[in-house]
Amino acid sequence: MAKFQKVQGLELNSLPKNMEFPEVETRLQETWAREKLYEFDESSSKPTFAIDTPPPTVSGSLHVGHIFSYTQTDIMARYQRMQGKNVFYPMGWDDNGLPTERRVQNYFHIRCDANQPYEPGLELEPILSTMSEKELQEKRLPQKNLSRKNFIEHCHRLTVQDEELFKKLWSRIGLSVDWKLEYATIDDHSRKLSQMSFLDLFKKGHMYQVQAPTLWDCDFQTAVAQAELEDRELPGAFHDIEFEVEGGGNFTIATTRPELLPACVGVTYHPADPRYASLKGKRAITPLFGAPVPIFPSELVQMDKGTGILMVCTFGDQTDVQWWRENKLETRQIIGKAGLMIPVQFGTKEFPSTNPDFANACFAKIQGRNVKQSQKLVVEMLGQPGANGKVALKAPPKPIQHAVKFYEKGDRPVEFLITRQWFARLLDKKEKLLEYGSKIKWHPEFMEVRYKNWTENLGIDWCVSRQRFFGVSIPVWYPLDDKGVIQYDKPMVPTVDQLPVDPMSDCPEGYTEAQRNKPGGFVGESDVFDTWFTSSITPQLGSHWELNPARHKKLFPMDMRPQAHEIIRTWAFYTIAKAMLHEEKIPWKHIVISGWVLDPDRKKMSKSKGNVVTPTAHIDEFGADAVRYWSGLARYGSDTTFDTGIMKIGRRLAMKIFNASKFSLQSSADAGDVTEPLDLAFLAKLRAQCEDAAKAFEAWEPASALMETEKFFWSNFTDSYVELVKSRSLGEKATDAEKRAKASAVHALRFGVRTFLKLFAPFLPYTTDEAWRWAFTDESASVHHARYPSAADFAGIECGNPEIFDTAMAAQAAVNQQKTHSKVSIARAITHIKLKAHPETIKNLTIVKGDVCGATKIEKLEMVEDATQEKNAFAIEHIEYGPDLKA
RNA sequence: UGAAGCGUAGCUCAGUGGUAGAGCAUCCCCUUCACACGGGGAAGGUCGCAGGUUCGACACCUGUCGCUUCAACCA
Repeated sequence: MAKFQKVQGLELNSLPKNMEFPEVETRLQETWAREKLYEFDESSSKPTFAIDTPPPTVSGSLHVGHIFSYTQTDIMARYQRMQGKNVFYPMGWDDNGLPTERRVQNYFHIRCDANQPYEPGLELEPILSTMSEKELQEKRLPQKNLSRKNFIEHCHRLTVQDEELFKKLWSRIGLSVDWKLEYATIDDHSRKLSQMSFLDLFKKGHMYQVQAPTLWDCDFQTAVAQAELEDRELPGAFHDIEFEVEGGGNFTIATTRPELLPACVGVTYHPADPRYASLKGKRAITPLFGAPVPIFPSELVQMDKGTGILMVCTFGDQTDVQWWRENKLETRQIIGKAGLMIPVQFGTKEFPSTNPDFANACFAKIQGRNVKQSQKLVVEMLGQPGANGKVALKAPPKPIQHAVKFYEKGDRPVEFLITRQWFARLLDKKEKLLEYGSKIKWHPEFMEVRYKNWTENLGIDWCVSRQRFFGVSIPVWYPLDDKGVIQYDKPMVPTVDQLPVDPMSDCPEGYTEAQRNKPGGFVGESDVFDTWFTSSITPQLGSHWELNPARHKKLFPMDMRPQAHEIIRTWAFYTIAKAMLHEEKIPWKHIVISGWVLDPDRKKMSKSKGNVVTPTAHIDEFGADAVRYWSGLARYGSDTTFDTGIMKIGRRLAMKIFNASKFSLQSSADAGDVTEPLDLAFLAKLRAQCEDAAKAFEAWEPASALMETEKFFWSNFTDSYVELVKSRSLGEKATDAEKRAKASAVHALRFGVRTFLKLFAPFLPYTTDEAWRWAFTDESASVHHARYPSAADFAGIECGNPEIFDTAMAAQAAVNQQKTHSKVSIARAITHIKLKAHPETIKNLTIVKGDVCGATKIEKLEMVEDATQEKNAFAIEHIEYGPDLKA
């Protein structure tokens, strides 16, 4: 009976008439912080529930999508806490990487220039505070160039500011994160562990460095990974271009990238294609540039596409890279890192030509131009007679719509450039990656196919180096030989205790700073890691990995990874890969994929579309609990329409909980033993509801726990039970029997409220804790530390027959319906009513007759048995109303 | 081109091999002693379409259409 305590009533007048959301939210936030409600206890032996919270990119803009998915995670965290778990719920900030750099560049109107000297103490004012973005664009002010160090300092300044904004929002929406576990992906701890991760993979032979064709973004001037690419449909055109064959003859290739003609290193066709079989082993001569290139067959060619024969360039796309590699073709790189045509000389060994003067004259026209301009110029030239006097362009370009690969944050298509990059070897581990993926429980299950799809189709190892500034340094130095040539094949790495290091300012062991960049000395690696290299160890950032083995053991693998579905191929994939490579473990037991928030037109909300809804106004309008309600109703993985209508309902629910609590706790009565049949029947139904709700949570379906609980609360409790026992539970009672019956109702009402507050606590933490603290602190100071309701709470109570309750509800509804039909007030007394019903229903109704009559103001109830009636159906044979008191 | 999810009332969404569900919106009624930020009621659907399995299908199977997404193709 311990849990089934009787509580004292309250003075109703001492409570506010309605829930004042802003006041309660502010007050409880302070209370929770003061009581350290959500702190993880590292020394506790309780079972843990560890959450690998997504560190949001601190971009300075907040939108409802943030609230939506983070609230869903918080709901699970609160449930687990109420199950007695030691919840590990950190918050990190992803402030390392390109998005941050870009925001800092715009915010201060600066750019990083590694050649600038450091200016100590430089603190620029944000440019946008003095002029609008439009003004800034119109004035075309030059960006200020900052040294790498000054630039990074400004990144830190802005991220700290942006993080405060997020923190405020998280607190408002009631996330129960432990702020002592706050981290940033750029802080020393994260940098240290990222570099440790590199060292571990390096030692295990999973990291390699290579000078090879790599995906390159010309705007950001950095390498990017396959996972960061996206397709965009663009207009393009097929150009039919005639090549001559050495020793006579010709053929026509089709290409969408004529500007790469100077970079042509081969021609290929399908081996089964009779049209071109005779070309095998011959060489073709490119138009304009006169380069002799080998002609070879390849299964990869589609006969029915274009003309069935095509030119291979270094490099137009990934297939070019494959042909280049497999056929050991020459390398003719013409596009530079900035996306402009670099100077090349025809008539050399590298760029052979049958007519160097003509070739160089042609190339001179495009040198220094970008890809788009070059394409136009090359097409123009192809339309003129070439060195052989013939026009190579055989037909006007045929426009097509085709998918082009872009870096997801870039504005120009990616190019393949030969650069030196660090890679993590993953292609040879696909099967194991798939196996590890299937050891994890995916919610919803079907999301695993996205992981499978991606893993199976992986085509390039993970390029982890980025030519950027605000990131975690790759902890490597390279020796310089006597002539000052960098020995890339002899990388020097630090020891773990030296970490974190910045190779651009720290020295490798055995060298002095004076030897930097000197022959016989060393150079530091200037590249930083892909941000995912750090994000992929968020579980280890929390568990501290090898820095604290006991803590790591306690927390790793974590229990839950919440995340969005568009980053399954990046964040989820890389995290699984890292845990596998480091420790042959899965990083978490469950991965929960949240859906997107769609605007009312069912489009994904995104900053670029400009349809983003800012969350704070809605919290102001409906209250945090109401916004949480909207998030809590959405099932994992399903996209959800932004709908303030749902928030309105959430607010109404919160209000109802508040008022029902107030009513049930009013001071006019003391609680006694629950003895009345209706009360016992209600408790039986409530017990079943508690079990169902917990079952839904355990099945990772919190939305259905909320839906079911709400439905039950509304229909069985406030609309029925409360009304049925209202007259019995209020007022002075004369006889002992009446007093006992009253005390029974009062107790059941209060126990009901206690239970509902716990059931709703994960979803509506403010309203429930506010009401909880009026009366139930005997159980725990906060509802958020109470145990989630279970059948155990009902131990010692002989719960009644739930059918009795259903009969009472049905009778109440039938009478109300009749009153409404007769257009009389629900409060109108009924002097005499004759009900016809099934004998069993009559039997049940007899048991709860007093309560039903009390709720419906029946003075004289007559019951007639009729076996033809369905159970719990009532036919009203006769009804007489009392006088209309209003009249 | 392949795969996945979705398609149920005007809207947002539940749902189960056995008579179609909720809330919102609409309409009507009721100022009732926790709550008018309330209460009671009514109306509203061939469950995308077509076949099949079954005594019975909104549910299971096959096909098909539409929307969304993921992936492949990218010469």
